[in-house]
Formats: sequence, structure tokens, C-alpha cells
Amino acid sequence: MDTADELRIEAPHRELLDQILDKWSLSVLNELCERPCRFNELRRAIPQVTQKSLTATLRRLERNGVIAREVVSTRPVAVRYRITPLGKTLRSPVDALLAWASQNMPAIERARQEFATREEEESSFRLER
Amino acid sequence: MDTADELRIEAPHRELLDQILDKWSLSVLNELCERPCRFNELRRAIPQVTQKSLTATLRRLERNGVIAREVVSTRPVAVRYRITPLGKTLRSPVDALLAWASQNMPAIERARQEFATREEEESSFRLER
DNA sequence: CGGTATCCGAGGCGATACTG
DNA sequence: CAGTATCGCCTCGGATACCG
Repeated sequence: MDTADELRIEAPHRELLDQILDKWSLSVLNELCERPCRFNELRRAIPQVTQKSLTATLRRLERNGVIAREVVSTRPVAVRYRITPLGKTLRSPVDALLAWASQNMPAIERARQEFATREEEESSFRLER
Repeated sequence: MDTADELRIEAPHRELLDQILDKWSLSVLNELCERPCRFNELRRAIPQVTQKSLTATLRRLERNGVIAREVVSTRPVAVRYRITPLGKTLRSPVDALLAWASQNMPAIERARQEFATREEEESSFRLER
């Protein structure tokens, strides 16, 4: 029942991670951790993202309370995004994960090559006989 | 150019996170951290996963060197999956992230409700006028 | 037992065009 | 400036059926 509990607990975790660790979130979070940014400022900082995806990412992050959106009613309007206190607390666990990735990238690269080699051997084995 | 560097570095990170933090990986990793498992043992432990997705998940994790697959050539064959030393090192950063999620779930829930409320107000505002 | 093969629908994401 | 709207691809994952 321990296991079953973990699995039930896990569903919201998964949903949350999907929202916070999606394709562009880390770049955005990274940028907003340094300073508050305007929309187009973020686009320039992350050139590969499209308007649509950036908007979607910002909405998701805002919805989950890790960033805040404030509108200054000038003409034309100015919009400023900034990280929230909650968002700041996300930094250290995420950084830990990225640090893990950096440190172990060589080992992972080796593992991938070995895997590819094993695959090749298998297929040539099947062909031989 | 600091920024540009970070972004170029980030691509492999993203790819890696996509492979390791995908829908079922955490459950599988969690299970294999406790003990080595047979294929169907994992299915029973994680009842919601389909054969196909479990196979795909195991292959991905194996490819990246965090789990190992060993085949015992009996009849019928027995397959055993176990966590690798590399895989074990993944635990602490992942746990940190899950701990963050658990701790802040209430705050996130509040943020979502506020967001929903703001959305409603906006749409009713537009209808009024 | 431990998988493959195939079909399918939902959703993520990009490209492009348009707007207050 | 800061978006929305639309289209279309493409991958992920579930359902189902079959296999050594």
C-alpha cells in the first residue's frame, strides 16, 4: 500500500513537473531570475522561442505562481514579468538537476554509444543466421 | 554572449530531461531504487502503465545508462532490470525536486485558484460593457 | 514471460498572419 | 509592444492484437 500511495501522490507531481519543466520554462525562469523582463526582452534573450510558445510558457508559469505579470497601462501598454518568491525557491532544486546533467553528460554519452553498439551487434547477428 | 552560451548549453540538458523525467520514468526509477525487478513485476507495481509505454520507458532509461537490463536465457526467458551506479546518483536531485513539489503544492494550488479568479473577472468585465 | 506491430486521438510546438 | 488566431505537422501515449 506504500506503493499505491506513492503512485496516487505522484499524479499531481507529474502534472506539475510537466508545467514547470516544459520546453522553454527553464530558459524563461533563468532569465527572470536575473532581472524582471518585458515580453520582447525575453524573446530577444531566447531567440529560438516563438511568440506563441513564449506566451504559453509565461501563462503556465504565471498560473502556477512562479512568475508574476504586471501590466502598466501606458500607450502602448507595457508588460513586465518577474519571478515570485515561490519561483525563487524553485531555483536550487532545478539547479541541482542541471548540475547533475552537466556532471554526468560524459557518462551518459558513453552509455548511449554502448547502447548503439549493442543494438548494431544484435541486428547483424540476426542477419548472419 | 553569456546568455547565448547558456542557451546553447541548454539544448542537451533539455533533451536529457525529456528522456529522464518523462511520464513514467520517475515511477520506474523509484521502483528500481528499492530492488531489481522483472518486467511484469514493474507492471504490477505501476498498474497504470501500458506494456508499450513501459517498454519505451525502460529502453530510454537503459539507453541513458541509468538502468541496466539483463537477460537470463532460460525457457521462458527471464529479464531483470536494475538501477546502475549512475542511476543512483540521480536520486538526490530528483528527490529534491519532488520535495519542492510536495512542500509547495498548497501554495501552487492557491496560485491556480487566484489565476482562475482573475480570468473570470476579466471575461465578465468584457461582457458587462 | 516479455515483448512487437499497428492504429488512433490528443496535444505540443512552429510558421504565419492579423490586432488593439 | 504584446499579444491572438489559425493551420498543420509530429511525437507521445493508450488500446488492441499478435509472437517466440
